[in-house]
Amino acid sequence: MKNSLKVQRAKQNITQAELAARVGVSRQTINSIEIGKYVPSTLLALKIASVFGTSLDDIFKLEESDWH
Amino acid sequence: MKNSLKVQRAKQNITQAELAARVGVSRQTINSIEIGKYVPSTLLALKIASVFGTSLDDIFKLEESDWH
DNA sequence: TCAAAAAGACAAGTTTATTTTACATTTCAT
DNA sequence: ATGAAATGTAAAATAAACTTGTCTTTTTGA
Repeated sequence: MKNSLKVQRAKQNITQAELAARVGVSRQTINSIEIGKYVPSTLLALKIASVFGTSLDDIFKLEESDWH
Repeated sequence: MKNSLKVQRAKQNITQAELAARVGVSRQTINSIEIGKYVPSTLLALKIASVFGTSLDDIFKLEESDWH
């Protein structure tokens, strides 16, 4: 599973802390997701997509290995 | 958070068991998601969307209350 | 240029929610 | 009416999300 959080943030000039505040989680949670430490819950992922004004599918993408 | 799993299944004439098998979880997991007992992980949600050939956003939708 | 502020990374622990296992009920064709 | 297929429920186990705390790196503005 890969995500384009960092790119999206860059596009919109939003810091990790700011994004975290807007979706109601800790700053470190956003950071951990960004570096691929874990995948956010569907709820959080949808909120993030909503903040960016895009779709979840646009930010989070399955990889071949996710099916193994 | 609401989802249209049941409708999607009906459209494609797929049973809970069949969908479960295709995404690699138990039948009850699909059932529980369908009746809104809980929201699947992003990974599973993406797999389900993939099986239905649609987007996650099309199946799972945030509700106003999810932001509280 | 340098100190303070902001952002990024990491580890450990807690909590929460997902998922499974096992059992019960319903639906439906015959 | 009956057996098989499909669906529903609940408790318990497990896994993963998320937080807190700390440290490092980068940015910035005076």
